[in-house]
Amino acid sequence: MRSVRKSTRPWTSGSSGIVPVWQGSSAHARENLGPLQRDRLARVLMRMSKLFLRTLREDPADAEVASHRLLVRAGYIRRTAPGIYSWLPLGLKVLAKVEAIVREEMDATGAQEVHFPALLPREPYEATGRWTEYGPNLFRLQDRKEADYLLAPTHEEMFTLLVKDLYSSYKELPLTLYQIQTKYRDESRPRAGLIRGREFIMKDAYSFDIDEAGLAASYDAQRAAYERIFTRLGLDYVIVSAMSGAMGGSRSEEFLFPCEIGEDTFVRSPGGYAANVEAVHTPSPEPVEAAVVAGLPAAYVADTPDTPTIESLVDVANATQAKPDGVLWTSADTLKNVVVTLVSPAGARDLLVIGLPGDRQVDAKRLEAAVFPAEVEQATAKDLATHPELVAGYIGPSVLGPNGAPRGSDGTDSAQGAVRYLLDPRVVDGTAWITGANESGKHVFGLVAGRDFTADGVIDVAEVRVGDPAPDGSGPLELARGIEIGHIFALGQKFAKALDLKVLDQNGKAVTVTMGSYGIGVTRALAAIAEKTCDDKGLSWPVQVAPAHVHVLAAGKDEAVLTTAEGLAAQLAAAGVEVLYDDRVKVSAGVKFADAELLGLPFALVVGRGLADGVVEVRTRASGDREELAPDAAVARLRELLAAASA
RNA sequence: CGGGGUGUGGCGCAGCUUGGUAGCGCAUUGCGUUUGGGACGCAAGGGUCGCAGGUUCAAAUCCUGUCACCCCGACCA
Repeated sequence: MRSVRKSTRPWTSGSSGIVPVWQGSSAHARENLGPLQRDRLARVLMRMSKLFLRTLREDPADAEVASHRLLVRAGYIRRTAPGIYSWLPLGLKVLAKVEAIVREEMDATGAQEVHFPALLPREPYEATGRWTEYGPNLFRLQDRKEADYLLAPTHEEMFTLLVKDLYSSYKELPLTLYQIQTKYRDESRPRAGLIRGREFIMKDAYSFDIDEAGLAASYDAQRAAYERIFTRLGLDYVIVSAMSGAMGGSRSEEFLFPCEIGEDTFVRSPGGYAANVEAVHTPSPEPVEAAVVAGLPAAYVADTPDTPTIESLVDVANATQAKPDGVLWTSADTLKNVVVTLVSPAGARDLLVIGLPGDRQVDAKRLEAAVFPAEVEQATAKDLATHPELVAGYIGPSVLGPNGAPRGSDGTDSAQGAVRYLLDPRVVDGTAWITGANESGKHVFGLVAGRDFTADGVIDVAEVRVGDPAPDGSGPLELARGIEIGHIFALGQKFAKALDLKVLDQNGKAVTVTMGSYGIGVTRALAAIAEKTCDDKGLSWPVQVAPAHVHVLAAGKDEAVLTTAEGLAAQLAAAGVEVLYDDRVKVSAGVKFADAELLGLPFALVVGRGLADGVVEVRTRASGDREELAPDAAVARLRELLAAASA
């Protein structure tokens, strides 16, 4: 959000992004410093006694996942409304550092930063159809004149229009623009704290090229930048093929952080193929040889009373029909025909029947992705009534797709024709099936695909299972879950066409610009880092995004302890190390230790009882390592550890 | 949208079955004692018990309605 950026920017130079919290008993020390030193110190020393922070001893009742629980407990964020969070000083520092890394890498690709409003008028989104296409997930509102506005869920339209406003020649391309902006989506069920919110911060970038080759280059540049960004953030990622879905376009990949609590399921093969489960391409088996097909027995209809389900059908088949090879029938021998209703964006309802092996379910997500922009609904009794040839529980191919006689040819029926019929890729020509005979209580046995029936095409929407063959032929697929932290799209011309973004080419001819769009969930990535690095004691930030580098603890009330801690904190700050100094006097050592572990700065410097023996302690949060050393050696040692951790 | 659950000081919860005018822990304030692993004593502040209606002499508690939130699923760049 703008206010976030504004509040940090004056103090942001390079990647530090530190807000001043220089107050308290040592303020007088400032007076002896020059302006440059003063500024530098102000950026790197925070006092716990003055910090706006309250840590919670108990987990908040509404938080389930670790990142959510700990970010709230450690006083980094507060819930404001469902899926909407406020940022407190420490959280804001982490956010600023994550943003700074994203910004640096975007700038390094030559992308230029701009900033749009989050509150936008309806018209541009009307032009691209997204005012309606986005559905209830779009936050809509009206001004006092009852004009429609929206809180932007993403900004393709605005970037496209801005470029249209100002550019008109191929000479000015390629161009990539980006922003770091608050986005709004009215999720029906926000969850997991920052991971799925209704307000979140996203970096969105858009490339503008004259042709496909240019787009490919821009896409690759962004893809490479994403790899650098997530590496710098310390996040593992898997790049998976994705469906472009609502965004349209050709090529699309997601960056997933593999994680149990992730909401995206993806597959991996031993050979390196990776895809979102929605985008998995199921390889078709080889067609059965003609000679083999020729030898197959003719199909025949048999009575199978009371077999509305695949399970009951298999039981009856085994009881009444011998399988040619003598083995028992299984659900995989059946061809299940599932009826769904597709609703087009214009509202037209059409039935679709999907034929797939009886041991497979239709995966709703894959189906949605495959038929986009149509919506999938369960077929209602009214829908089914438009096609009386469909007998629930006994639907078979002979009345479907190209096999079904077009209805209405005699003028008595206005229906268009046979119900569209699409087959799972596993149902290749020459395979034989038990399937519905379109008559209650009857199934047909040995119906051969290609010989006895055909379909309108193939649809790859069956559930994907662990162990399914990978499309790259390298072996069985494995399934895993992940958090989507980035998504890149080769959009093509969808938005440029809708909004008429054209430039003149070398020949003075107007050509439509080709676009890409590239998003990173900034707040979601922050949560993913927390999720990955935390433990049962609290957060544990990597140096590059930690709110500060070293947590200095004064663990004792002796004058010597306080003076030494104070002095070391100041020395560290002067050496450019960002310090959080726990100078609270009435707080016991145990509380300070627990808070330090909860807050999760990468290193702690403990000044306490060891001081009597001439030592202080340096702790590494992530590993739990502790070492004792002379106070004089502490600053150098910490700088060494920081350098090693930043490398 | 379907299923489950919860609304009681800032946070976490008990009390509700069996109605009698609100309690515990943490946090906060003051004083004192403590100080290397979430201390102790004494004192103090803070709550229209989600909201509305009803039953009753009396409602956090019973009844009706309603709203909100959380979790699982569905859905979702």
